[in-house]
Amino acid sequence: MSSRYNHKVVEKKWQDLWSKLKVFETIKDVNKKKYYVLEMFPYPSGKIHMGHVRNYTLGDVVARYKKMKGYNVLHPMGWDAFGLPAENAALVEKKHPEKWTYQNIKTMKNQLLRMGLSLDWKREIATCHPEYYKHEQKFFIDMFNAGLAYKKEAEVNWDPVDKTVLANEQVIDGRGWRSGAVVEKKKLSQWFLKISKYSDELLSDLDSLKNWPNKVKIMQSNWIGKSVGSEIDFKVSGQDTSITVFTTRPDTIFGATFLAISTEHELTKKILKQNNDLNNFIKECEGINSEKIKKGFKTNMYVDHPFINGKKLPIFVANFVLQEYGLGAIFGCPAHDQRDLDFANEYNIEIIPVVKPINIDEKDLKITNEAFTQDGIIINSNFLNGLKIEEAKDKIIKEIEIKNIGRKKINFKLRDWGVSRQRFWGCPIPIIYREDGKILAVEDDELPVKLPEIKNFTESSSALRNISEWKETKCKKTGMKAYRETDTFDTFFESSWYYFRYCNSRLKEPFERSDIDYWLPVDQYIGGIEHAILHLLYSRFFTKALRDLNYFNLDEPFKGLFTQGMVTHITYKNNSGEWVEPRDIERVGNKFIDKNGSNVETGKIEKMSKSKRNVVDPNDIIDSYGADTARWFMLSDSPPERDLQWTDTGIAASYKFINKLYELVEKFKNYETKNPNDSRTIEALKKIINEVSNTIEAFQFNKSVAKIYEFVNTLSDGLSKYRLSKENFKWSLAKLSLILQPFIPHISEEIWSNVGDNSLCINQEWPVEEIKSELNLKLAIQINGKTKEIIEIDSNLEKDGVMETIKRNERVKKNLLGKEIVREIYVPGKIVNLVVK
RNA sequence: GGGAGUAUGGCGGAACUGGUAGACGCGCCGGAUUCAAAAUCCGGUCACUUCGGUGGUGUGGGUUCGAUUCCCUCUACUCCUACCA
Repeated sequence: MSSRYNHKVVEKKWQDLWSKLKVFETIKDVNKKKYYVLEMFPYPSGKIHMGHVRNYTLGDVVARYKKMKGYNVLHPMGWDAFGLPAENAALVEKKHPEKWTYQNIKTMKNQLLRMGLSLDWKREIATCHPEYYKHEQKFFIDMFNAGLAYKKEAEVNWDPVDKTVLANEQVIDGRGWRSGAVVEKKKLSQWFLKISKYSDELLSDLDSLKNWPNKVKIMQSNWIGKSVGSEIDFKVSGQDTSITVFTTRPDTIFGATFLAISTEHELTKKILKQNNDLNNFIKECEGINSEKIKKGFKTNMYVDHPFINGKKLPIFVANFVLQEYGLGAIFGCPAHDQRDLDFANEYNIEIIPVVKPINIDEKDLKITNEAFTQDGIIINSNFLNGLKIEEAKDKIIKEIEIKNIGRKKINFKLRDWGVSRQRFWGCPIPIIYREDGKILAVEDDELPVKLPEIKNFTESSSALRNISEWKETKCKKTGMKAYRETDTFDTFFESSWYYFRYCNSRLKEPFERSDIDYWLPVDQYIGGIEHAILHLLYSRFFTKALRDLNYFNLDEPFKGLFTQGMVTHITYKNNSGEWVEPRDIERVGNKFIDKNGSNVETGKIEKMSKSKRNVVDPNDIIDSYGADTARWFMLSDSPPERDLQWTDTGIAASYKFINKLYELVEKFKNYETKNPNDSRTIEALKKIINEVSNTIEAFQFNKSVAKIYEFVNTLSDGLSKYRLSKENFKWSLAKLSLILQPFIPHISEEIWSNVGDNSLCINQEWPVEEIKSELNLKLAIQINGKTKEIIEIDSNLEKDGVMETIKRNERVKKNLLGKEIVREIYVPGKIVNLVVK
């Protein structure tokens, strides 16, 4: 594609000028209203991908728009720089992971600079820098002292090949994501943060997040998983002990016919000591999917039913009872729980219905293979009979509490956050273990605990536990020998507070309270939906924890959240079933061929990924078409929250548009038409300008793009059909450059420099146009709800006048021929509907 | 199993609180320009039609003067989550 517009020169020119004039460097100004725009910071993996381009383009539109609207905009960027890929790369290159990381940061920063983003680079951070992570070590110590961080044995996902713990999300179908080895469960002593303390607050505060997508709030709410029920103690028959269960259906207590405990329950452990059969049973269970096959081991123990004298329930050890949820013990009511029913049928356990559907007679109620779990009326339940489920729950809980055999109880699915990772490239956990067995926080003045310098990075140096000179230390106070904690933090630790650090990223302290008061919360946070739970929940927790540690007074970090869709691309497969990269594809008629000339089949449209080989490199696009073209395409067509399909024709269209804008400026330079006014065009343009504002406010940038096309089309028509005056042409171009500024800022400045003053376009005020009320209104005329005619009428006409005008219209007359008007509906400015018979 | 969402031309998608369905872009068709092509520019483009109209927003129904929009039914697809007692 040829063009006269040299994007390379023009884009570089404006980027340099913005930088030279420090246009995007922000200073706190309490007299100015602030706006904090933040996009999720990238992991420095090597180069940016289209997902980044989309994410940062969206954020840049908001940042530039808000700046022009007069806000003091904070729009920072940084690097989520700790993580496993750096270690893997370091092993290959035998260099410190730091080298690889900083190299990538350099490359990616250059790429971001070429996109022309309105970022304040003065605030840039890299989380692997000791001046960054020392603060989170301090936070951790504060949490430790406040009882918010603690250590306990926990089961982890252990990759036997990579010899490391994996996070849950790194285990795919039971195998390590990198090694492919079957992941083992292993008990390790781990550090935890007490996020569960905030379960209730994390849940209820979701309501206050009005500018969050509902979807994300529902996901978090499900994850937190609050359920209201009760605990009930069952006395073990003939013994002094009892087993406590958690249930959300205490109303079905009279239908209880067995009790089941998990394979890891304390009682199970006790029985295990004497019973080898149970041991065999547990081993047997390991290979079984308990969701499909329910297995149980009948112990010779029973519990007494708390409300039926003399009734005893057998105790089973069952594979479907989870130790992690509730108390690892349940009472089984087969009639009203599918799992219990499946289990009961397998082991011939009695089934007693205690809830009946409202419109079915008790006699006709049969439960065989399907449990009844809906609303109904209680039966077979002594003093609960005749009550509705909710009433029965209240009553039975009262009884339980009176008898002192249980209590109302709220349970959460949310578990405490395990933050220990057996990795090198992470933030060291600032703890020492003294030889006398004491676990101590590292003293403040010894922070940061830095990672060791390693010249030759090998497998053995890739874990801190192997580096004895680093590991061995002394307790400063007592002089006793000690060794350091060799685990590092989960990298979600760094991303849980980076948005605070941006307030003043070079400060000696983590931040200044007055800065937090001014800048936070983030007004608009933008990122992928994949962080809906983990990152966003951890950040919310961190904010609340730091608040309680008196760092500031803030409940929620992100006031507005926007989750963008993915960038997708069609996939191609050759005859051998291998994926083929788009750049190796050629189109011949309706068919596609690869480099070797063989046919290629098109497959599904999928998220751009290396494995599917359907990736388009932003670098190539910016080289050939420029940043404005890439940005414009990212914003066109698809609503930001939906997936965006990458197409070559789409990028070509964007390129065409950028060139058209340039040609418009060239045209202006030589434009000499002297015909004066065409108010019709100018009025139309003013209307469009306001519509662009509305669509930006609503985060519907695809519509902004459509409106801008309309602007240019209207302007072109104004020039060719109505011979717009040069002054009006100039006015139009100036306005155009303003509304283009958030989207494609380089060409916007270029236009402005030809028609505006000497200042920068980005420093102008966003245009707000006054619309003249139109003299003539378009009115649609419907007969029986079907539009027959559109006419223009004087906007001052009253209903009667309007009706008269309409009835004089030829088409309307024709349609009314031989009919009788039954009703006349008039919606001013919109329609007239004549109902006829 | 549970939860959330989506469905409009050949394609991506518009249509404000119910009021002109298909804006805008792509693609396609025709024309101009060109030795020719690319690029560019202009015009057309939901379907059927006897050129009067008629039908049309996944399916079937309902509310209404009027439904892409609200309510119910069904279907298809996407995403999340998963023994949570």
